[in-house]
Parts: sequence; structure tokens; C-alpha cells
Amino acid sequence: MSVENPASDNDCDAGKVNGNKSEHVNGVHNGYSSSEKHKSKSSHKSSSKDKHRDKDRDHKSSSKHSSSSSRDKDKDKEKYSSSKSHSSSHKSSSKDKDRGDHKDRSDKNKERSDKERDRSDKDKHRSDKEKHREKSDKERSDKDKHKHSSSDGDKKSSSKDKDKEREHKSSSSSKDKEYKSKDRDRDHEKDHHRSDKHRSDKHSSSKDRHSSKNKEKGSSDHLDKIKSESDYQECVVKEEPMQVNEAEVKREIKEESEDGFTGANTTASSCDYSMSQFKDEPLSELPPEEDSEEDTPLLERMAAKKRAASESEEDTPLLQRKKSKKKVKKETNYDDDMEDDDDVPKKKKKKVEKTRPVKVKTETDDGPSPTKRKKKQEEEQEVWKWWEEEKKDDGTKWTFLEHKGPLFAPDYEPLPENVKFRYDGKIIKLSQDAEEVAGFYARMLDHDYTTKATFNNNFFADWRKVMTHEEAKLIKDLSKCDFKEMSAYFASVAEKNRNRTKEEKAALKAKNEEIQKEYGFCTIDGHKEKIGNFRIEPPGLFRGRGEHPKMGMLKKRVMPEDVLINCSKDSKIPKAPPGHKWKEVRHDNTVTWLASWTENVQGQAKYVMLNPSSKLKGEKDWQKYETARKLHKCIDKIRDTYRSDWKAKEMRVRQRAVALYFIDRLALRAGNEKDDDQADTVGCCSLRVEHIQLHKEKDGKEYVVVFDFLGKDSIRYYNEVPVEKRVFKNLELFMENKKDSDDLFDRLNTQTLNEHLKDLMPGLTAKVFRTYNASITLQRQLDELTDPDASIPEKILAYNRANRAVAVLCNHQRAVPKGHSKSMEALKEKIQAKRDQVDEAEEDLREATKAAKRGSVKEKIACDKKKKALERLKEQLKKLELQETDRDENKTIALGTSKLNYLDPRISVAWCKKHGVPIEKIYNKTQRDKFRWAIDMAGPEYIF
DNA sequence: AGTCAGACTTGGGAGCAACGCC
DNA sequence: GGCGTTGCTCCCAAGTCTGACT
Repeated sequence: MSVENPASDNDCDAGKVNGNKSEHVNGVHNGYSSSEKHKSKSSHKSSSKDKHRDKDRDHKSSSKHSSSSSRDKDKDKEKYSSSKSHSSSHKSSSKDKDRGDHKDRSDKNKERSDKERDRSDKDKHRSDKEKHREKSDKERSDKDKHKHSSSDGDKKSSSKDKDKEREHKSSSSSKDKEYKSKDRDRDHEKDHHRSDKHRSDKHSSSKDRHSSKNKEKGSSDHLDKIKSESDYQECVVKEEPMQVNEAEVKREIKEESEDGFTGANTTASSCDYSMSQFKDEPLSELPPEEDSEEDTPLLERMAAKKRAASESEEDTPLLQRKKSKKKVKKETNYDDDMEDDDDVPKKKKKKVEKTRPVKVKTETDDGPSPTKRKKKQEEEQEVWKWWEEEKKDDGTKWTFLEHKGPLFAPDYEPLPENVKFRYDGKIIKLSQDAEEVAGFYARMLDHDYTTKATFNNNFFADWRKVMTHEEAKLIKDLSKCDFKEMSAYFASVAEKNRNRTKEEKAALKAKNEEIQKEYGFCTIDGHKEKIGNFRIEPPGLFRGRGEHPKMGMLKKRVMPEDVLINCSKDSKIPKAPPGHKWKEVRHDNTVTWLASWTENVQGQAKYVMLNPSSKLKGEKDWQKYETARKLHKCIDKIRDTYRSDWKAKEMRVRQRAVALYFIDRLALRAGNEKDDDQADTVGCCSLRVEHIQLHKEKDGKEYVVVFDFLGKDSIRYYNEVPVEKRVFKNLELFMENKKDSDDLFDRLNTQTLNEHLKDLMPGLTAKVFRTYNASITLQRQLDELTDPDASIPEKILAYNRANRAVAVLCNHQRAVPKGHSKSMEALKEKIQAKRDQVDEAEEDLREATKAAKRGSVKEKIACDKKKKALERLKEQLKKLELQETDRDENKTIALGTSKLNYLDPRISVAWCKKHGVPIEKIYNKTQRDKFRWAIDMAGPEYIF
């Protein structure tokens, strides 16, 4: 198939509107009879999507501005900078948008209530919509029928999915050809639609936006590549077949199936792409095209070959290690060994002697200074080596649990008499409840939130609810309220707190430690463990992220009467505060929470749970990484499966396959459906047509998909990804006859996706791909970037770069730290000063060398000294320069999340041990506590 | 089969303590 | 010891996923 259309022409497809929008909205449940409740929800959703579309436009146009401004700022950046400018630009843009959005918001609120009214009407119309949907499907197939007289398969696609499934099972493989020719014909068709007016405003503006972004992007860089993995295609298509690896692949697959892999039938043979083509380039890890030192494609390919060769052996060292450690002879059963190794969290085959708490000496390299000694002592605390114990498999989380219950927020302290609240210029003495809530708002007066209409409206409505009758009668307009004195008072209190004397601070610290001691620990199965959040959330105003419709609502004070306590029957039951009682005391050992309550704003349950260093959390974490490692073993098979599914006859299967490809390759989140009373954010399954743009050619690359949407926490995901032609064609197909606000994957949801994944591998869910790809990326980046002969600071920089690559892959962004530019300037000055010193020292050395040549022993000694001084200075300079690079590269990327949640800690531990880097340089105290199991068990040869 | 509540993980930001430099 | 900076901890919102219920 040849490329027939210029790049932008795909845009028009999204605009080819016909048919009823809810056809597609409801498509997820296509063909199944749904409950009335569901029906109304679905139809409801379609109107909300119009709203979303408007919102998204706002968001997009504002992002255009910011990207160009940040372009100027970031002009002089070296590597990595371009991808960051995207992210930073987005953050500022969404803030800008927030400020100018009030009107919009109230309109939307209105729209929402209209929607509520319309809901019942929509229910009525639903059956009509279903008819429309069927009609539309039929139209599609009719169209195809025109083109291909033999396309009987597609006629069937107009009927319900179940029927289709049945029919397709019996239909022949000729349908593949059909699809191919349909694809071709759709290309033709799109040519006709080029002048379609739907391409117009939105698309031209978005094109502008993207072109500005491209400029901003500048030359491609390492991290961008990791994120966009732009040469995935190149790898797949151009990579030389590797004979040796292919053999290994076959062996591995055989082993996998022997291992009990019960995946769906992979039809690799019928696939256009042979396995060897991508065996060596897992989706997560692609050789950059044209980058500097560490990124040459040739090198990468060589590394990939090396990797592939070593991958097949990867478990052996581990096994050997384990065997030698345990001195257990298990030579006869390979599978058993494997399980022993990999499924430890699930079951330990060999019963390990139950460990008592032991003093664990941590791996510090600290010097003997008093403070450090103290620190060291703290680290030598009692540690429960739970990972050496046998794991229970019966679903119970504990047998004994005792704790003090949660700590409640302090009671409200009324304002001093001299702090006044004014309404319409007049001093008003508020009742205590009204004053407390007013205080919540006054505290946030300087915050962006109070410029948002939604926030203000919600706050005011809830505030009025706690007012006395008289207050409510009087206070009717928020704009007439003057909270300034209150705000100033809170600011002064904060100031005073900051300036507390040493003694006051010490007293406060002691008090907090006391509280921590009393409430911060629990006893679980004979061990004392730290609790994560023993404080009940204090009342305040709800701060939803992004455009949250409930922002500003009052989060009420939680009372003991709202709280459930969970502990064991035979424990000392915690006492409710005097004069109060618990809502309930239960003894449920199948859950891990100690206390819970339901928060009033969203009606969500909140829990008091254990600290990440605890057994319960650690075990779960360990298991998570083991599942990801299991995925590593069958990832090729799974990739084969979804690639062959791109050609499936059923739309449902095709959509699932393409979605899975995105989840795997781009580490997208699953994307559950959301209600209208939450911010409009999406993940893979909930992507809408408006969130992607298709370009047959963009910046010299073929079949580019541009993703632009708000993900979790309303953080923007923007990525231009060249995809394989088949994916591209499928996307065109999915977008056909849909509106911008329609679901891209209308036959897919997270439940069905995860069900499918479970069939491919037990325990597999969409989330596992993120963990897997993050961890494997770290491991490979570390292999690639670490120079064994480099200094420790250089190695740490390499580690941070590898970590950064993962953060970019997972789209973990942060706002540029407040004082960033200032601190960078200071650092630059420092570097310049050091350079001057180096120059001076060089000059000194030159003269000293001259003198030494003709001079005495004394002068030679002086020369040596100068030499050493120069070396020292150069080293210092290098360290500073590394610091500069590291800090700047980190400007808009948040490393913490990936480090804490996605990277198998054993990879980092092994790397530290292998390269002689102290673990403290990578993990701080808290992180070391959390990952103690990994630090203890991983040797330098550990492989993910 | 669909829906929903419950349980748990993931996520960025605010605030403050600790650190390092002068 | 003062001050600026860094990094840690806490906070709590927002996801994912499961399993019970209808």
C-alpha cells in the first residue's frame, strides 16, 4: 500500500460527522442489553462529552501560547530540554486557563443541570440511538460492500457483536484481504474528503500549535526518543534478522508454554511480521536515532543484540545464586527452580525457619562524626525480615492486629476578637461554624483556587449551609465578603510559627514524637510496625485537581462516630475519644486497613493503613514486581498476539489489540470510565477521537499519531508517535464516522481488556505493562549508560538519567521548582569561578614546570604540589558541571514516582552493588526502609 | 452481564527540617 | 550563627482493579 495523502489530510476524518453521537458512546456495551441505570448513564455521558470537547479546546489553545514562551526560555538547553519544555509549558498553560475560565465554568454548570433535566428524555431516546448505531454500522458495511462485492463479512459487522463473533468464527481468512483492500479504499475516500469543512478551524489551529511545538522541540533528544520510541518502526522493519536469537526465541517460547503459559493462540505465522523482527527490540526500549555519545543507533543495536543473547540466559545466574545461597540441590526440576525464584511472594516452597527480629546493619559508608553515628544507630533498628518467612496464601492479611485508633484533628480555635470579618463593609460576628469555614477560605485567599468560579460557587454554597439562619439571610454575595483580616491573621500565625525559638521547636518536636510513638505504630502478628497515616484528615475545602467540578466544597470534620475501627478480637480495642464512640469496630483480617471513614465530598472511603516499610505493603510491592518479571517472560508472545489481532475480523478484538499496543509501547494507563462529577481526564481505553490526530507523514516520519490529552491528575500527555501502518489504518477505521467527542475505542473498556489479559497470563492487568516497561527500561538504560570506570558522581548522573528516561516514559512531570532559574544562575557563577581557578592553577603549573626543569629538588616538589592542586580543582569543576546538567535535566521531570512505584528496587540495588555506588546515594532513609527486602535479597548479578 | 463499593496503588505539591556555605 | 537551598515527609487526590451484589 502506498502513501497517497499528504500528512494533514487524515485530520478530516475526525470531522466526518454523521450519525448519532451516542451510537459510539454506547458502543462499549454494544449489543448487550443494559440496565436502565446504565442506559441513562451512557446517554448522559454523550452530552458531557460535548462539554469536554469545549474544555479541551480551551486547553489546547492555551497550550499554544505557553509552548512558544517556554521555547524562548529553554532555547539554550542541551540534551533533554525539549521534551521538558512541553511539560512545563503545559502546566503553566493549564493554570492560565484556570484563571480565565470562570464564565466557561458557570456555563458548564448550567449545562450540567440542563443535562440532568434532559436525562429522562435521553433515556427515552436511547432505543432510537441504538437503532442509529445499528444503522451506522450497516452504512459502514454497505459502503464497503459497494467497493468490494465480496465483502459479506462486513455485512455481518452491522449486526450485534455477539452475532458477529459467531459469524466470523466461521468465516474464511479471505477477510483479511478484504480489510486490506478496505484500508486502501478508505485512503481513496479520504482524498475525496479533503475539502471537508471539519478540518477547518480546530485542525488548523492545532496544526499551528503543533508546528510551534515542533520548533520548540528542536533536535530530537535522548529522552524524547525513549518516550516516543520513534524508531520502533525502524527497528521492526529494518533490523537485520538475527538467526541465533530466533532460535533462542523459539526455545524460550517453548519453555514458556511448558512453563504453563496459556496465552491465546498466537498466529504469528499468519502475521506480516516475524517474531525475530521485534524480539530484539522490546517496545519499551528503542534505539535512538541520531543522538550524541550514548545514543548511536549502531551502538544500540549492538547492545540490543548483546541483550538478546544474554536475555536467554538471564535466569541462570540468579538460579545459581539462589542455589548456592540456600545450598539446596534441585537439579532435576527446572520449573520448580524457576518458581522458587520468581514466585516467592506467593509461596515459598521450602519452609524457611521463622526469623526473629534481627539487628540489621545497614550499608552506610558514613564517617564517624557524631551526627552520622547517631544516624547509623537509628538505622540499626530492629527489622522484621518477613521476606524470609513463609507466606500465607489464604487471603488473610494478619492474625493479630492491635493499635490505638486514629488521631483526630484538633478542635477549632475561634479567632481572636480583634480579627474581623466584614460583609459589604460592615463588621459581622460570625457563628463559630461559619467562622471556621470562612477561615478555610481565608487561608486560601492567595491561592489560584479562589480565582475559579467553580471553587467560589461550591464554597459559597457549602458555607451558607453551615451559617445560622440570620447569617444566611444577610450573606448572599461572596464578592461582598472581606476575608482580608482573617487572611492576614493566619499569615501572621504562620510567620510566628516559622520564627519559633529553638526551645519551642524542640518542645514541639518532642510532643510530635510522643504522638508518633503513641498513635504511629501498631502491633501486627507480634511485630511493631509503623502506620502510614494515623491522622484523620482535618476539615477544609476540597482541592480537586484540574477542572474538578467539586473543588471548593466543604470537607467536613470527621467525628469518631464516622470511623470504623479494624483490629483483632483478642487485641486491646482502641478507645474512642471521651464522650464519643466509634461507628463500628470490626475484626476483618482480609483487609489491611486499621480505620476507615467515608469522606463527604465524593463519598469515597478513606483508610488508615500501614507505612510502606511494613510487611503488608512490602510483600505486595514484591509481588507486583514478580508479576512484571513474569510478564517479561511472555511479553513476546503477547506482542505477537496483539499484532496479529490488528487484523482480526471483529472490531472489538482490533480495538483491544491497538489499545494494548499503546499501553505496552507508551506505558499509558488503562483509563477507566469516569463520572461527570469528576475532572475530565482519560487513559487509554477512555481516549476520545479528539485526543489523537493522525498524520500520514509528519516531520519526515510516516504514520504519526499525535496524542494530546489530560491524563491522571489533569497532567497533559503530549506525544508524537510514529506507529506501524496497520495501527494507523486501524485508527482511521476506529475514527470513521465519529465525532470528536466519541470514544476512540468504543467497543472496549478496562474490564474486558483486563479479562483478556488475564487469559494471556494469570495476574496480568494493564497496569503491569507500566511496571514492566518502567523496570526493563531502567535496567537497560543503566546497562547502556553506566561506564564501569567512571567516578561515583558520574555513575550517579548515569543512574539519574536512566531514572529520568523512565519518568519520561511514564509522563511523570512536575512544575519547575520556584527558585530554579535563580539557583541555576548561582551554580553557573560558581562553575565560572571554579573555571577561573582552574585556569589560574594551569598557569601556575606551567611556570612551576618550567622552573622545575631547570631547577632544584625543591622546585620539583612545588611543581608536583601544583599538579595535584590542579587535579583537585578539575575534579571539583567536573562535579559542579555534572550537578548543573543533572539539575537542569531534572527541572520538569519528577523522578520520585517512578522510583517509588515502578522500578523494581532490586535493579537499583544490584547496580549499586555491582558498581560500588553506596545505596544511600540512590535511596534516602525512607526509601531504604521501604525497599529493605530488596536491599537484603538482591545481589550484584540480579536481573529483572 | 453490568454496576458499584471497597481496597489498594499512584501521584504531585506544600511546607518544613536539614544541610551547606560564608 | 545566619541564610539560602535542597530534599524529605506528609497530605490527600486520583487512579486501578476486584469481587459482591443485582
